[in-house]
Amino acid sequence: MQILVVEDDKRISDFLIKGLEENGILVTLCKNAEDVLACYSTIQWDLIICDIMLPGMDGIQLVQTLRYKKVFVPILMLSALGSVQDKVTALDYGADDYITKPFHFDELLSRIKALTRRQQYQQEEAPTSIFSYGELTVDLNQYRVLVAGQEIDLSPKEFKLLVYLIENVDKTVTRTQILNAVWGITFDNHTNVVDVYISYLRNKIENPNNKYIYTLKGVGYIFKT
Amino acid sequence: MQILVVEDDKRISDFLIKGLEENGILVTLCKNAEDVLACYSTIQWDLIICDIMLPGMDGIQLVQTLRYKKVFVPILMLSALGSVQDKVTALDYGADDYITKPFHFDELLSRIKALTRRQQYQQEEAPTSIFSYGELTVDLNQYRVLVAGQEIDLSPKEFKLLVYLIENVDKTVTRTQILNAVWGITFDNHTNVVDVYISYLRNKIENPNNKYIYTLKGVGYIFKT
DNA sequence: TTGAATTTATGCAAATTCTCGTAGTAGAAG
DNA sequence: CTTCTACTACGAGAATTTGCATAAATTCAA
Repeated sequence: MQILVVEDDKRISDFLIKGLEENGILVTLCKNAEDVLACYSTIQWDLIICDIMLPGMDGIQLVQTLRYKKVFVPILMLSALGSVQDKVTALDYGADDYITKPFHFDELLSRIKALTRRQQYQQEEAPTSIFSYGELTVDLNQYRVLVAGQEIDLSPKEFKLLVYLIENVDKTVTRTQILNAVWGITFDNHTNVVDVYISYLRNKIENPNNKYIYTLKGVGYIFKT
Repeated sequence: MQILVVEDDKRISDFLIKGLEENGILVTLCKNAEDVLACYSTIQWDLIICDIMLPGMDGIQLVQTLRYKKVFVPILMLSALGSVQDKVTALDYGADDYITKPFHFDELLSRIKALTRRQQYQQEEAPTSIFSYGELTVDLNQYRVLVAGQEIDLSPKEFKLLVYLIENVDKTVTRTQILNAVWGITFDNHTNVVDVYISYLRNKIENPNNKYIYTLKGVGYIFKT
């Protein structure tokens, strides 16, 4: 496992590097956001641990920039600020988790585990990056969707939802599972975003002769082949 | 697995209950510490998930009291506050773990797994997801039921009831057991829903030559092979 | 600002759940 | 065998929930 640590405070980075390496993790260190942007394309990390307070471009801006550049590695934010607002902002901008300093190293490890588990799972489950069924073709790497040979435009959320359904072909997935997997952190289960996005997807990829997504009333949805 | 959730915020408790139940966990809800103390001796839980902020007695006091009363069930604290002090206090007073809101549901599940590892926690992908007997075939993953090769529609409750009966093939189950497992109702003997749903099921899956569900007068029902 | 993406709100039709009431049944007691 | 009683079956319909389309509101990047 290879992790990038973005941290300018030497005391903290030393602490992190020592702890992580003792757990068999390879660590790269960048002291500011600019360094990360200069080299992000050369190395494939499994996880990025990033302080929010950085000299120059701050951590949240960095996350935003990386996501914009289609870097989807899990990112764990690190901050001395414990306010919920920061947490929410960071998560909104594309971070996957958040931990406040100081913290138990055990907790950090368990969060790292949690964040990289899905990744590994996906790698095991989806060795092929192209999924095809009926008139539908989805290129998971290139972010492209073809319907009957015609390329169609999906918004990021629509794409993520489709990918999740495809990862669970022929298995029922509940709205809660979809919310967890596609929307991430939330306590709001009085929302119908899932329904709405299922509807968007259906409009874009289905037609009367080619249906993929079936509703199981009172349960959830299933992508059937 | 049976978990007690102590949480006064309905949105959060709804979210927790839904997510946990979808992972095959039985959930009891208490809205305050006092309710827990009133009934902790009657039910044996495998884990307690407890919010710190509660009306009246708070979560930390509750943990302290339970430990004083020699209740050693693992306790996972839940809080919006990210301060280290709270975390340390909670752990000092006898909690086993701590998670701050909001969180990834995956992380909660993995912590639950960690805390209950001693007990058997069999939530690994059910290897046999298809049950078949006589003309009846039930696919638990795809939520499909076939009778003599013909797919039939079951409502969620009907399906859940059927699954419960199948899980207890050749074993008598009482109405109370069914109520607990399928409806989650604990104290209500003034309803005949079970009878009604047994009737629905029989109409949908049985015919004069293929009977599966037998009534044991004064006792309950049994799915016989 | 605009326009696209996302989220929230709302209304309706259809499905589901559940209560009630009545009819029926099995088995014990006479 | 008949009667009685506790138990069971199930139709009818009310109450609730659900799925989904539509539209409005909000967010966010350019």
